[in-house]
Amino acid sequence: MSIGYACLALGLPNSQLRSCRLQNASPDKLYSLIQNNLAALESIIDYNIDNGIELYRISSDLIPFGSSVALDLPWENRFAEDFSRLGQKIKNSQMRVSLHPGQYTVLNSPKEDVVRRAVLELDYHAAILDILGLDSSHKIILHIGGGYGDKESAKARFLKNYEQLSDSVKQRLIIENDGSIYNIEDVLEISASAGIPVVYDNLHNQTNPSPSFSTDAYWISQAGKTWKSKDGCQKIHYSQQDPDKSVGAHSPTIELSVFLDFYQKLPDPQIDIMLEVKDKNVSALKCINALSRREIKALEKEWSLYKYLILEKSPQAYQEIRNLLKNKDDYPVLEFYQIVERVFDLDMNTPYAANAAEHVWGHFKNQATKAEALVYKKNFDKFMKDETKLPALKRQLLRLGNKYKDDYLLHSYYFYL
DNA sequence: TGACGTCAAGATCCG
DNA sequence: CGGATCTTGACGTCA
Repeated sequence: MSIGYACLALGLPNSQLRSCRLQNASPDKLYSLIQNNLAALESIIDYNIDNGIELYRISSDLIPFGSSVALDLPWENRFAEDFSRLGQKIKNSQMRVSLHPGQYTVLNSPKEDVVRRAVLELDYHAAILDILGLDSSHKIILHIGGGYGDKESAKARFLKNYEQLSDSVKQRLIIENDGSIYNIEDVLEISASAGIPVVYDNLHNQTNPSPSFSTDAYWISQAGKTWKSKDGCQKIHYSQQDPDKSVGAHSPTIELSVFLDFYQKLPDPQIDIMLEVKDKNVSALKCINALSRREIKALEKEWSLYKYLILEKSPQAYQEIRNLLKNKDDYPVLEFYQIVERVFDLDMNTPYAANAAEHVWGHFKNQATKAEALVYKKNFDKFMKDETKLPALKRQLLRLGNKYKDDYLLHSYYFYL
């Protein structure tokens, strides 16, 4: 059983993917972007290994315009060593990676050209996994596509186009129920015709339930039957609705108690769970820590990342957590994250936020230049008088963190959540 | 024709 | 000039 996150890692320096506009996508530009992005991916892989995260979705933007402009570039040769090293790290650490072309990759379109480009997009995704040297348990997740007012013929078109895909794509492709057109029963039906493993997405099933309503556990066990041994263990997508946004929007973080309730009802506790959530790795670590009996060290590490954020919202909660972590033989994981979640719902409090900013500033005040101290003081006073917003103050602090290479601060969630 | 979703690039504004 | 903030892009479908 692994829990993972998609694409980005919050609070991880040097992990940013870069891209460019189509009109600027010269070979030199693309090569330099790819080089940057492979280094970013390596940072993320290393981070995952360090944190015991064994499930991860690689961003489709790894190679900018990978299925169009970059098709003519021999990036696989040029960066073969990097890919080989990355693939080794993934394999050595038992990590399982995936890729997920977005909603604009439509294999079942009636338009020939759209299908042609979908195939190229899938080939590009498979090429990444191929050159990483990863087997068919590392998957490519795809939605079925459009409905076109006639779902039955659209399903047939999906199957017909699927048959024309390369073996490399076929052995990795898995299909997912979507939030508006193809419900889990539709997807299971397509799977039955073509033998494609099914990824069940709980939130999509909420917004687009199948006509014969059933529980998550039931659909997960049905989807589980579509996985063969060469596919690796069954994988699902899990997300929660953002209460403040439109239907289907992913929540800012995973509410732990709701997740644990879901987890307990799983037919098989061994399945892999890909979280789809705004705070990415942050929620993945939360859920991993909650499900595994780790040492209190794991919570102390989390605390070092959360502390200024907690201090900013509630000095009381800050003390509460300090007390909670005093007993080194204890592992109060649920209590810890429940305090964190409760604090996140609190509104901004200017004196508290100012106090936290002062603590962060304390990291630099002995090394900052006079000019930097002056700017900080000015920003701080403006913030106290409500003339500037908190993010502006934090941005200056983050700049200082970068300049003075304060690793402790640079990883802190204070700047990223 | 705009909304959808995603993220960074690019453009523009400000001191 | 650097930094902050706003707009655009790239994709296909659907209302």
